[in-house]
Amino acid sequence: MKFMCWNCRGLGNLAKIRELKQLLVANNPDLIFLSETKMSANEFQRVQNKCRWQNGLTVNSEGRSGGLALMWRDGMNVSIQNYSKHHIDSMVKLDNNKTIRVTGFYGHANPNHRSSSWDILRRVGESVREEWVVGGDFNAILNDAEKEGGRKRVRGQMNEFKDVMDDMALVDIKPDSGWFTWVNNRDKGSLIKERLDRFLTSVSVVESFPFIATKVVRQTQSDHDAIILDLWGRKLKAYLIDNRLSFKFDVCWSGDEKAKNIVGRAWNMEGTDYGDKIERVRVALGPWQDKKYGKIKNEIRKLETD
DNA sequence: GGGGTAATGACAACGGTGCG
DNA sequence: CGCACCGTTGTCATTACCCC
Repeated sequence: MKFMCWNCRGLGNLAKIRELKQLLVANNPDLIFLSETKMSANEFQRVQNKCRWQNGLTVNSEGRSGGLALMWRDGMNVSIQNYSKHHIDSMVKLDNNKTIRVTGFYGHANPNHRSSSWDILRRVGESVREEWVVGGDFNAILNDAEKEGGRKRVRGQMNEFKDVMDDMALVDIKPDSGWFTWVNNRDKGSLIKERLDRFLTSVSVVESFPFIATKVVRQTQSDHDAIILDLWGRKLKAYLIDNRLSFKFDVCWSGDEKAKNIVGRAWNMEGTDYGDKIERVRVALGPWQDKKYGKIKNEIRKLETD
């Protein structure tokens, strides 16, 4: 399952919608949480039509401030649990019939009101019994390493964030690529970068999904980058996992002159990428070994019955 | 209590956004 | 384009806190 979050800062102009569509096509998420849509549910319907993503729940903006949306692709089994101006909470049924809690979160931009959005997160957390993934724009950082340039963040606010994570037993999933997710786009002297968007999960998620991966996806139309979480991000491709499809070298082949030639030819073709070379050997050797040794089990059985 | 530092709140300036 | 609106930033004055 892939879960994407993006603080888009308005989806009223065409360039933004185009970027959203691109985001959906290029990253293929199952769910996407948008914050600061700056529009009503009615207006957002137009965005959904343009993207051809009709499933979802929208929270109206207040004037031109805020506005949330959680959308999911056709075929996903998603049920909304609860929502507010600062979060959308949902239950997602995975293919293996397992249910996980997926919450999109948008921390209050005004530091004076931020604790009220932490309260929302706490309230959701108290009702969570299953594995839990929270993603979005938290408008908060955990330490000084998550901010570059400008003034240092107040320690009290960072501690507040840490306390919520501790109380809810949430862990921060570090991205595999990218770090800062927000940039103020000013000149060099006053350029500020911060890591405001992230995914938090309950500890059990990390245990149940050892291949979990997140990354930052660069955007040009918003000062926030998008982030994406993939529960199976680091898992190898299916053909390398499925025993029926996997390719293993058998030592007895090395005594065969033909095999030696096949390997030599495939390996010495142009290109220096070892992944490619190994793949070429697999493709070349596969049919040969199947022809020569594929029926060996049948032959053994035949000889045994004779 | 004194002296220094850190945090807080109010404020204006600025730039981005949607809309007509 | 201008307008209304919103969020961000740094400044400044005030308050809270800590160590001695």
